[in-house]
Amino acid sequence: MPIRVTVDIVIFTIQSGDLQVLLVRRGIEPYKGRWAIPGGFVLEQESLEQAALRELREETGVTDVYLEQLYSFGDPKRDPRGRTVTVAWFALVDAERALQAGTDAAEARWWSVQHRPPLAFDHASILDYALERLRNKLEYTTVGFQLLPDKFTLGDLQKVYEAILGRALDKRNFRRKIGLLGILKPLDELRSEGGRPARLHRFSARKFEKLKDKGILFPF
Amino acid sequence: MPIRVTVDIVIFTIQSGDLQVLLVRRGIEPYKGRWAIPGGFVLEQESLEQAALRELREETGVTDVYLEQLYSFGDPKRDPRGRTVTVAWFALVDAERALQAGTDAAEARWWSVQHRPPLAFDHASILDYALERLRNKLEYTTVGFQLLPDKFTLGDLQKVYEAILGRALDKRNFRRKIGLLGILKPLDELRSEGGRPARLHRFSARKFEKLKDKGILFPF
DNA sequence: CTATAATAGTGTCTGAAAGACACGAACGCC
DNA sequence: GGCGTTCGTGTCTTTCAGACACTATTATAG
Repeated sequence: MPIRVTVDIVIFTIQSGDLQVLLVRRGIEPYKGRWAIPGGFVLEQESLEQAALRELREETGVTDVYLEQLYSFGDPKRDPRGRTVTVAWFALVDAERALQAGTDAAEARWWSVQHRPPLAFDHASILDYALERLRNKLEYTTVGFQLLPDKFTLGDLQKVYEAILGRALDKRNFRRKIGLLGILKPLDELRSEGGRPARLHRFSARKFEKLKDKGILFPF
Repeated sequence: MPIRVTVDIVIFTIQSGDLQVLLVRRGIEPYKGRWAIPGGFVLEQESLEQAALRELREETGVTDVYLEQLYSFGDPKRDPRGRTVTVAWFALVDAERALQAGTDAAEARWWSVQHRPPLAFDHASILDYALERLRNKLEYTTVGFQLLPDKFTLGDLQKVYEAILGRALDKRNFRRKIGLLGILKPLDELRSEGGRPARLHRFSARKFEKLKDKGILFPF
């Protein structure tokens, strides 16, 4: 049963309030010239997660990001060259690191998930599935914070949620819910952007762990 | 990269208020004599889901059940014979069909998830993961109904929830929530079991679809 | 220097859902 | 006919979610 195993990684980021995904242009057949989700073969001596991390590093230069296994796709005809099973993952990188990712040697660039090009193989299904998972996870986990740099304003955070959910949120209700979680540490630092300066905050992993220990999950 | 791909299926049922899992005893090395989650190799021309359904049928004779992909496990050392990646699934069968499953040729039997034996390979991790997923899904989907036969009483349904969640639920609150969903059709049929007879109900897939169309999920 | 445009930050009310809680009803069995 | 067993039902209180509008602080343009 010579089945080849690959990993594909759907990498999301947020750029100026728009949810984007990193795609690479294929240089070889099949689907030459088509855009595809970055990925590659699993090596003999590495775990699936190690393979995903390696591909992520190789294709984007990015490391130390949120990474989560998504689903495995194994339709016998999904690759015309022969039987492959792919273990799909999704990754979240913040806007600062995202810049470095898009500028690598290989032809890779960020695409708005709204206006993405046609994709190779069954990658459209994989991307759709990743989007669905991201939206769901947003509501009961802290994945939203993974898309922001270390310090951010509450407005930044709200824009992340709005970009992923694709709808506007009420500012006061949003801030109340965030506040109730008690996992943000306000900093003595402001940032100015053409209006009243906004206070910067930092995600407090310490407080978050305490909540998890108590079995409290996220009420978004 | 000769990686072999398998599927393993964690099959749950409920027997007299106890959550049980189907295990098979291994007849060959490695782990000969140890209990394991049923599974097998993915064939050249079948999808992952078809492989899972085939194994389910071969090992338990059971068909037409709830089946959902769980996670893929691919640690390089998970099988001492060589590199394998397994795509794990979980399945739910109702008590009536479960009886037929346990009595097949191969040495297979139901084990309480509370008192399970040591398992082969990394199957303990897989089972734990399946349990976690099942508990989570119970709270916002209708998987609980999959563990019951066509007709059931509200008491039966509550026992399913209690067995999976591992704690007692308030009868009145439980029934109110079920009632609000409006997805059960009360039948003109009672069942007697040593007390006041209980009304039988049937899961109404029609009403359920209407709710899904409206984007209403399950508030458990 | 004053006016204006832009973004930040803040509290109340109302409706819905969740959890705690106790008793009468219908049957089988002795 | 009494007792044991399971079925079936309603209220109150608390918590959470959503709708809703104004003042505060800065930069910039006139």
